[in-house]
Amino acid sequence: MEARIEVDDAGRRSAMNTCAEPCAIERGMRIIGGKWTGSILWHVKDGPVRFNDLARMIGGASKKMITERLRQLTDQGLVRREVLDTAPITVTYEITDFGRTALGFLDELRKWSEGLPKTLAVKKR
Amino acid sequence: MEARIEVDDAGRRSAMNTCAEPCAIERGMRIIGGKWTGSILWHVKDGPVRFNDLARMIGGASKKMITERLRQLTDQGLVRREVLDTAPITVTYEITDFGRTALGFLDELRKWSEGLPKTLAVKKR
DNA sequence: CAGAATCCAACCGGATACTG
DNA sequence: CAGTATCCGGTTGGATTCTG
Repeated sequence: MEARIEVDDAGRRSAMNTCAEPCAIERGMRIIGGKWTGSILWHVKDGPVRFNDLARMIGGASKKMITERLRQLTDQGLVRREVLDTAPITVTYEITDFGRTALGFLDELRKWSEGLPKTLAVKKR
Repeated sequence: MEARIEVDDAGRRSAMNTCAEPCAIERGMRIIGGKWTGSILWHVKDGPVRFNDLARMIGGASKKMITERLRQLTDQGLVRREVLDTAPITVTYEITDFGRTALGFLDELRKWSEGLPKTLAVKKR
């Protein structure tokens, strides 16, 4: 992103030096771009949700994935985990204020992809 | 995304049915969330860029990756490839109008992750 | 209920060498 | 220059089984 760019007379651009390794866009993607990460954050955005409910909501994702991504999200402070001392135990997940700062982007993305033609070739992953 | 949700008296939400498999957010991520995909689109957004320059700009990505992601992006119509009949051959890549529709949230993402604390644990991915 | 543990095939992606 | 081809170790993530 910080590469110094030159524009030649034909309008083409060339790099004079290298982009600082992980550009902001790339760094961001590593945080919320993981498989299911965005969906999970989206589903805990308006209130606490229980683990198994989340798993049901996301459907395509295995419990292993849900667990893994939730841990990431809580470690990073985007989601808060709460254990309720019921019997059997209840665990809920909810977005944090910090996590909320990512919702703008996610909503833009959501709107964008909802408007996409179904014919668009989507990579299997 | 379309799951019918119930809220109990404690404010917790539970799923009544399953989210249609690939939610919009997930679908979008599959298109633009691939490793280096966002960065590449970002770097061709204001003018044609040559292949090797792109490779230099992105730095961390191998030519193989650049090639692969560029093909995806052109296949999906987000980027236009142009071959100039020079010697040696010159190939440039440039964002299309359709690709431009993704810049909104990419910029959101960029701004978001630029404001992130460096201490944030980022998955190696 | 909310996970942890294990297994394993599939894919990903870097390195390297080669080509028109 | 702009890729392609091949190799190959590492990671991913689904399926399944087990646990407090």
